[in-house]
Amino acid sequence: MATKLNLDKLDMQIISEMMEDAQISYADLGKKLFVSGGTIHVRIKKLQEHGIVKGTKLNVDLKALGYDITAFIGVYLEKSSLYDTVAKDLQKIPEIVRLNYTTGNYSMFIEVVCKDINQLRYVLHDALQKIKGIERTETLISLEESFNRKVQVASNLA
Amino acid sequence: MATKLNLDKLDMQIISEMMEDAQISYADLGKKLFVSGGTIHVRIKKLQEHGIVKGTKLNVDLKALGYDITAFIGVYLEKSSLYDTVAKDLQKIPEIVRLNYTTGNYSMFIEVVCKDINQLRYVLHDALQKIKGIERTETLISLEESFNRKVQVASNLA
DNA sequence: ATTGAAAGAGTCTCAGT
DNA sequence: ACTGAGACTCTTTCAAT
Repeated sequence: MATKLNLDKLDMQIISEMMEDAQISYADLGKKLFVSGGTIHVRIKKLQEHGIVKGTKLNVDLKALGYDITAFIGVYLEKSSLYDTVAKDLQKIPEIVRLNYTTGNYSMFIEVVCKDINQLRYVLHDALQKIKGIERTETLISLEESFNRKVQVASNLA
Repeated sequence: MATKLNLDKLDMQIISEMMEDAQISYADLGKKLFVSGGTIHVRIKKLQEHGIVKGTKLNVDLKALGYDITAFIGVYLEKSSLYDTVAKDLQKIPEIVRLNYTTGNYSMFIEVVCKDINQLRYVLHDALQKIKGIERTETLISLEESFNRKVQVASNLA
């Protein structure tokens, strides 16, 4: 997959543009970056072959779908050696969308997306309580997401 | 944008499939869901018109691009009324990809993506220190991302 | 609302530079 | 490595159901 690869300015510009909008046609993107559509095509193919570009995902308005609540939960483990088994159990809870193993205050840090407070309460009081090895948890409910943007990769010139 | 809309099982299935892979052709997706490509097209158009589907984004392997470090930073504000001005200042720091206003331990919670520890140190010791109104911060460095998946919307049948 | 077919647009390949 | 044109595939529209 990941042979080492030199990415030039054009590669980075393509990635940067398509991280925002992956539907733009090669011809249009070529115009924007002053090359032909064929060149865009070759570059994207190269990026895909090297595993840098892994595909495209639909950008969905979760609030419009009724998923109003995002919460972050810091997890304290009884022993840090329990990480792997607890991680497996957490993965079974569908409301948990992300799990990170972290340094600092918590042993692990999870993100939860729910339709309402009842569903969040269920996750916190039922689903998580059933998992062995969790000492306690600390919940941060997001009242507002001020921004959520892509990594700014465009500053790289090579 | 968001007239109230009834989404049926087919709509949810389309969303669910395309959240994973937005490149699938309407014909192929139609086969998978036992309808014609034309029907897929009509549904997606409806979802776009109602703002539920907002477009597609490139799925990029950030590690392959050299962005190895994800960190979460809990921010304590001197006064919670400072939220808006601090939020504006944080948005100017390109390494910060996400900002949430939260209940619980911290006033605000941010996610940072960096290429190396030096860049993270710069964000923590220089960029953040310059911002007025932040009392202190607490950093969680992600050692491993166990999973990061989409919201599981497919259980909805209507 | 869904379908199938025709028209239009985009992707992909390749020979030439 | 980039280009432009031809072949191919996908999207989009639309008349019929």
